[in-house]
Amino acid sequence: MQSYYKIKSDKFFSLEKTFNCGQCFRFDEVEPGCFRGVAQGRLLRIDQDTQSVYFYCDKDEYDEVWNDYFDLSRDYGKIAGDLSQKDECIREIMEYSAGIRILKQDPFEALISFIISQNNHIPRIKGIIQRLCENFGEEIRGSGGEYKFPRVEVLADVKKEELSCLRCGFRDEYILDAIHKVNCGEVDLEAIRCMDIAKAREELMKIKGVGPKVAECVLLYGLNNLEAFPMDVWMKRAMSELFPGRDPGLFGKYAGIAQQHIFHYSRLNKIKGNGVVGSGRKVAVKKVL
DNA sequence: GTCCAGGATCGGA
DNA sequence: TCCGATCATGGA
Repeated sequence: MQSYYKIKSDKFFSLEKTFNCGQCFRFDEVEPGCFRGVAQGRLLRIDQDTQSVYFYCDKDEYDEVWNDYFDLSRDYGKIAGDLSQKDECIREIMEYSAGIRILKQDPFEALISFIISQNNHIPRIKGIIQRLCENFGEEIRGSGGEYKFPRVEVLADVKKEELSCLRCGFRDEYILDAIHKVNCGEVDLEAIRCMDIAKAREELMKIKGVGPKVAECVLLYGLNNLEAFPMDVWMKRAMSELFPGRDPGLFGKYAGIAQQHIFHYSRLNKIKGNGVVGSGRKVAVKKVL
């Protein structure tokens, strides 16, 4: 049995919510409370029970890699408290969805993943990314057939025909444009990390197939810009239903964290917008089992 | 068999 | 500037 490094479980770190809120595509629940996936070029198994979270790695790896990947040095309790001051509805949602953390994913991986995500289902997104990794990524030593997400340099000379194995449909040209512009430096992801958010959006949308939604996802999930606020159909419904007349500015510099909690809430509660569920923000946050 | 997906692009009003 | 058709694929 492989050894683990464990930390204390608390309400602001839920593996189930963190992995199943649509921000990442390479972790799967292999049995209840037990997850396995690839990130940061490594294979990780991670389990959680009421007492602890178990990272199946040594303490050095936890300190160097996973503490940062799961953003565990940030005080999500304090952020939830600050957001709760702004509005009663967001207070209830932060409580309901507590446990989500914004993962610090690789920016290039996030870029390609969310290009693939457009007009697509999550199970199929996962399949396409899996095929991308198996066909172009490096195998992780001793993993028994797990592959890293391919680096941009490796993909630089890939031709359109070679992407047919992904079966990603019309997105192949978008992927090729992203590879090209990142590889040649026309779009510099690390430089974008330091830009103000308006300029960062503009830079990302130079890539064909990257519109407002995908750009926002890359900023939030790949560049840890917590002000980014991906606005998809679910979030549009949720905003009109729960925060009528308001915009993401309501949530300030941690809008992205609020967004992820609202998204999780609205999907589990099937918020339809336009009063289909309840009749506006007077409706209390609905609980589901 | 039909619907639709964490959208973006394109062309025509 | 706005709006709808279209894009390729396959899970539900």
